[in-house]
Amino acid sequence: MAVFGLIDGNSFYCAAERAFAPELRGVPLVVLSNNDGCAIARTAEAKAMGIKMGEPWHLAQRRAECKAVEWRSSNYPLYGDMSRRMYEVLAARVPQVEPYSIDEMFLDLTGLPDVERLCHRLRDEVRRIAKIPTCVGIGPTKTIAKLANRIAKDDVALNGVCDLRGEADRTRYYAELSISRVWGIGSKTAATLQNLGIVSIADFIKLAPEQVRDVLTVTGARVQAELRGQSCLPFTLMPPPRQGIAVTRSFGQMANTWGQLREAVAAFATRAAEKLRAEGLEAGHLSVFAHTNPHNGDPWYSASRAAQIEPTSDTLALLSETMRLLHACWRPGHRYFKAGVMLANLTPARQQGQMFATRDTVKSARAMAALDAVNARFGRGMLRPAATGTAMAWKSRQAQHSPRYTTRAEEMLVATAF
DNA sequence: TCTGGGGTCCTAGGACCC
DNA sequence: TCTGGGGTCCTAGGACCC
Repeated sequence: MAVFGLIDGNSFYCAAERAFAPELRGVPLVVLSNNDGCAIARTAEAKAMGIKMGEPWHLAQRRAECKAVEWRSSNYPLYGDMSRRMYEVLAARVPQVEPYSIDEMFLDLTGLPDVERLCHRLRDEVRRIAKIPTCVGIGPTKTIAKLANRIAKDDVALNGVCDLRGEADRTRYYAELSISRVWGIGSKTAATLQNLGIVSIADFIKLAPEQVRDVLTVTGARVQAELRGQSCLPFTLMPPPRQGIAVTRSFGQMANTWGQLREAVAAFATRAAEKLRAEGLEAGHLSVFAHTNPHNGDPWYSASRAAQIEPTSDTLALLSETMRLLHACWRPGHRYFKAGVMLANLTPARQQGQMFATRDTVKSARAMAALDAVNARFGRGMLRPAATGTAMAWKSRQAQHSPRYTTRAEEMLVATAF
């Protein structure tokens, strides 16, 4: 029988901030989304003060009890690096680790002796070496391991590890727990099920599989099979190649003019092209969108345009197509609040020197390699297309950004954690 | 004037996840 | 004054073809 583990960092972004800032330990702390907009990670102390996931920070801050809460702007290079450290601790100790998200990894524990004790040990070592507190769920399927992980987070008496390999344990929890706690069941699906009188996990697994398929399609049927202990989501060593690259932002200041919107979206296209090249890919489909603020009472306007393109990773080629599409979206008189560029139909980049490579594609590859080399050496954005401008009024607000302790030598002031 | 069924490809949109 | 930024998968429906 397969045995899956799921290890998940507790308040991961907050833990990463705390790893290098001892003064943040034991105090309520939140990490905010890109524009310092919403709380996206909260420590236990902050949760106890009633701060909700995704809550607009400017609203929370009005409450008297939240005045004392420490907060940080999000620092993704730091979190990515902490995630890598967590992975390395695990990969050295179990045969197979499958990263699922920045703070979660599935472990293949099949055939290993004394799994529960092993998981306690892994948890201790991730905390000691990578400075990340975690919880671990164990089960015969990924969905059950995810559920066990949630139970371990909620019940401190379990000491961070919950083992749901035993059918009797599952039966007990299934009767108590709402179906909405299950991975893959969101609010809409939970509401649909509630209308059918299905509330607990126990109710759900009793349904006939054909009925589940009718109501919730194949994805719902898969969730049910997994909860019944039948594994449908295998352990994957190589993550499937990614299908799309998106660079989207809400703006620090509204874009009112064509020039402002153009500069922002040009910068997004430039960044998207960099990501594409960093992964050795080319894009055959490009889409662009822009819209106004749905929250502030402005008239709602939203437009998008998409096009198939000759596969490329050339910044200038992507930029000119992006500008053409953006211009078709543009209507004067609106205050644009958010925009983005999305690349799809990703394929491995064709090698230069290939049979059909034209002089132009060779020239483009050389120019892009030089561009990337300069930016790697002197910092992102050192060399960039003129269309991205110099004003950068669209840039997000990030008022309390912690230093990039682990990835920028000049910002590595005092690394207390390692 | 009567009048088909089945396949593919593409896109938009919904739902979910972290 | 201030409300995230990525991703995935699935389905329905239209266009087109034979």
